[in-house]
Amino acid sequence: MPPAANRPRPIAVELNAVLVALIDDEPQVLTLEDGALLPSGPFEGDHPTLQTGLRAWVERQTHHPLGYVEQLYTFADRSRAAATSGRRIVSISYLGLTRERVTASGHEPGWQSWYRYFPWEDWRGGTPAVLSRQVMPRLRRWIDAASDPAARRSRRQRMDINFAEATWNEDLVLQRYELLYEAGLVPEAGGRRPVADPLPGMPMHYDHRRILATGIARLRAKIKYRPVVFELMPPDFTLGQLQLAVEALAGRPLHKQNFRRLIDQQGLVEETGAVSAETGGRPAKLYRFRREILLERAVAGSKLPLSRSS
Amino acid sequence: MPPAANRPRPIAVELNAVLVALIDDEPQVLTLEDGALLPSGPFEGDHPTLQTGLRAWVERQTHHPLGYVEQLYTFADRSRAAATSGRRIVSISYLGLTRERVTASGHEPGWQSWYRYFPWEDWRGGTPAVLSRQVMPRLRRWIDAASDPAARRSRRQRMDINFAEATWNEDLVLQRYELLYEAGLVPEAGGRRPVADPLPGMPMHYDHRRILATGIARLRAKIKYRPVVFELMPPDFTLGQLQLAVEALAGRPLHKQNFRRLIDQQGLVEETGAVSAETGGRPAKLYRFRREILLERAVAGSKLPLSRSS
DNA sequence: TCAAAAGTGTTATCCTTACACCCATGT
DNA sequence: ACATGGGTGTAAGGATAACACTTTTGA
Repeated sequence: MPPAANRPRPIAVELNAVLVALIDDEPQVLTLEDGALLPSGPFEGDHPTLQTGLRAWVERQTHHPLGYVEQLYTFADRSRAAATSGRRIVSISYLGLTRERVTASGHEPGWQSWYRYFPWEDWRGGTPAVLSRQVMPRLRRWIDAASDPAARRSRRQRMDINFAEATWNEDLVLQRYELLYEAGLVPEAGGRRPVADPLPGMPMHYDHRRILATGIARLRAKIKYRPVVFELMPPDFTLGQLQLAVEALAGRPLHKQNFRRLIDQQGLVEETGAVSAETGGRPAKLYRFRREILLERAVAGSKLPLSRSS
Repeated sequence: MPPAANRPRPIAVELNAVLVALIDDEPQVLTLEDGALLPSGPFEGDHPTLQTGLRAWVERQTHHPLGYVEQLYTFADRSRAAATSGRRIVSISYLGLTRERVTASGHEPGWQSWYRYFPWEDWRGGTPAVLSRQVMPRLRRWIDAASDPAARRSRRQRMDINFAEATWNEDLVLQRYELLYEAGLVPEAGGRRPVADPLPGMPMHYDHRRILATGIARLRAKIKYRPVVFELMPPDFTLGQLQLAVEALAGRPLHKQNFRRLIDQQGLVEETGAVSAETGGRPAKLYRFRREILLERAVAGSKLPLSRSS
């Protein structure tokens, strides 16, 4: 039917932003209310597109230029309505990347490492302790608590796919969070009454931690085939710094030699000519991103060379 | 700020669906108004989630069970508002897959091959004539029409990335449509006054052809790493039929032997034991999709083995 | 007997992973 | 001198793309 025929009824629309920056080689997100909320606000109907509305609004709130922007997902679950006095809300969430490489000692208030919310996602120092000590045992208990053998088998398989060490896939951030939610192991799963003894990992209000998980998952998948890491880097950088950045996002260590080879084989960067004599050891060549690559190829990203354990 | 503090203002929300079925080995989408519109309607606020709302509404409209469903994108461009008497509209679009393998001679009214809208996307019979005869020459003229050399170079590079025969990437459906739109070669680009001598390929009202392009692009990308083709197949099928289905979606021919190998190496299907004696030639074994695979592996799709030209 | 589609086996090539090693600087 | 990170070369393994060929049916 043509849209003019049955006119949609009014519903409130809000925007949410997962705003990411690399600060001190740590992936950080901009939060409010002591880390319990993502920045969010009403969609102003007077912008030509959603993107420009989002952009204007974020830049007004944060005073930072916003680099890459991408839509994440639109939620309209009834649970949100309940939490906000009954009015139905459609919330459109965005991922935004910004350059905010502050090396100052104290973090700016509002920026939080995303691993505070998902400690089991950080494999840069090997298997995270919280995973083997807490997550896995609790999941196993959840499996055993299933009513019938079929349900138990299904739960076990889902755990294996998403959490097995041997086949860990860093892109499954959202699926893992949703599984933990379903298993009742995160505080947000409780609704009114609190969850008894929840897992480590800071909760957020409403469904904001789910939105954050969506953003992280999307970004982790994206860096593999599009050169978005560079939106988070300073203009000049060493290959070592670039590797640290990718490792921070992907949450796992990379194989140094192969990482370097992949980067320059793909022609993603070019030498500036200068060198940086910073952290101990031999001075490193400085590179910059070759923006032309965006016009040269349809796909080009920082493939992730594996690295066994640490 | 907490959502409760600055309450969003009401805006109309509508749903759009790109509903895909394989009919006579042709990828078809459900349309209204003689193919000029995608099915769309208001978002009913009384469903627990957007997905269930969409599902209920599509099944009511089409009387077909809806298989796989996935959100595509949320648009809220002002251009839409103008087209619908000034009220701001947020439109949330979905991709839906349904099983509708009608081998009847005449097509059901409402189902249209998606290549009617994007004839340059069908490479199953080699390079499409419309591409070399019409699209490329017109794009070249558009390049030459650029004001300065820099703009010309930029246009040329975008054409090369998206349309070059040698490096044709079937996933770039949306980018290609947007480039043609920008170049003023499709009727929708005109606004009030009609575009002079537009390219072949049926236009749609509003931004529905863009939404369709988004859906096709998403589906083409998805079949490579998730086994969604099977949502479009009958319960039992031959490997030949499966290949035809994938070719129809991807819009290009595949290498037979390698396709077969990939499918069973991945354990996506199992023999039913029966054979089908249909189209001339040796009878083919029948297979069915192994649903268990969804629980066994995080990624599993029908990789696309290339095939040089025809 | 031949066309047409099903189905099997093998090879060349490229990309990923891994390992071994040298280089340049500060302490 | 040695610790630290930068930087290079090369070999093993696996996956993809391509080729050649056999099998089983209907006309």
